[in-house]
Amino acid sequence: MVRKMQTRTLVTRAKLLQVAQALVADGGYGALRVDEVVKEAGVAKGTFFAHFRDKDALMDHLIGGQIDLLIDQATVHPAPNNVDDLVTCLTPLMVFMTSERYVFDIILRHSGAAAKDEIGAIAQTFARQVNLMSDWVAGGPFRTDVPARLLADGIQAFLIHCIGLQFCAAHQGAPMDQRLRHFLDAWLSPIARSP
Amino acid sequence: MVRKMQTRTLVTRAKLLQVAQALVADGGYGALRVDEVVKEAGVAKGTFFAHFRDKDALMDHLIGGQIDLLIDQATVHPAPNNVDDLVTCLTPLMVFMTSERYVFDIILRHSGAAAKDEIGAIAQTFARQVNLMSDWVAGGPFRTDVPARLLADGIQAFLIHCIGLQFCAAHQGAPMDQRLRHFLDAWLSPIARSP
DNA sequence: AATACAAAATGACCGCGGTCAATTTATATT
DNA sequence: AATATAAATTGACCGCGGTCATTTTGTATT
Repeated sequence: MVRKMQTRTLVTRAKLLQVAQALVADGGYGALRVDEVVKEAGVAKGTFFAHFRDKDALMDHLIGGQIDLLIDQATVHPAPNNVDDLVTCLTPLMVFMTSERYVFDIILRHSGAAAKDEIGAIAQTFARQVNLMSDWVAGGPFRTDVPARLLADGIQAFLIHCIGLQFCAAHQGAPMDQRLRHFLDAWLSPIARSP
Repeated sequence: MVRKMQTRTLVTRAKLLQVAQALVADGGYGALRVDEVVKEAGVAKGTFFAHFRDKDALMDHLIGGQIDLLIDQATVHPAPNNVDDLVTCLTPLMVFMTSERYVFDIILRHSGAAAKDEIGAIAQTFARQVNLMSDWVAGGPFRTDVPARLLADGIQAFLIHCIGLQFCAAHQGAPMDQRLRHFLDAWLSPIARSP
């Protein structure tokens, strides 16, 4: 028999999320400890794992939510009509993704879900992001010889690549946004090349 | 005063690596346990961490060594003179990198070292790979309007992107090599585009 | 109101990576 | 050969994520 969800379930879950967000607010994502969350929330450890598959699932929720907010803002922006504008539109996302190495690791690990039924918040934001960028490149003065969707996928690949290089000692000559601009100039430019 | 390295240091390290490799051989990278390595090697746990900063450092060594072998083989290949050949040359690397999700995670985490003095085996293989691919694209019938080095960097970005998608339920329509070919066709083709 | 049962919560316990003060072993000095 | 000292090794211990048999709590049925 199926019983309806109890009120306390929602209350407990909300309490866990609220406490987790507060702990992240002062200390960052990397310093978050499950033990501390349950202590502050006043529940047992097992309860946490009844609400979240594992710690990563909580992180996926928190970080995914944050990315969603940033994409909301990007959606409001007018569509960029050159590479510079495009990079500007993506900057808030880049800033957040580079805020902590741990955050970037979580994002990488959750950017693609291994099973259809476990596609989480971050994976969904990646899909949103590609859709948005696909609209952008379709409307702007960019190359049209390949599908906008492929261009958008490529932008995402370059974005992740540049963020990764940001954490790399060997590549810290140029700032991240400038490096991204180089890639996007070469990737999106409609100017004819010499054969 | 600086004393020369003792023989037993090398012996212990060799034993640890040999045991680790044997354990990986049957069980894979993801199932490797430090406890098991030290037990089989007949040393204390602390000894392990006197030889490797952490478990990841051992993984970096093992996986980096494997990638080096694959790049050695790729170097012997004649340089590819079209995108299809290029993808073929990269296939062994892709196969290894997708052999275990854990392996890919380690590679991502070590592809760029956070500090110059801790650039590890995997980070070095990435540099090798870019150099090799840079030579390839410089010699082949590919676009020449951007530096070969940038093209090579881009190929690596697409490579990682496609491997990541491989572990993603939402994108398992097309096989990995075919998806990579789409990206590289659009990235490397010298054919003039309509403005 | 008493009973039955599923959902939720509990906390002792485990696995495993990593630490460090103490101990042993090798090498240089007298 | 005896002594001093640096290098190498040891293993008990810790932090922290995650598990699961047991208990508690809410809800539907009689």
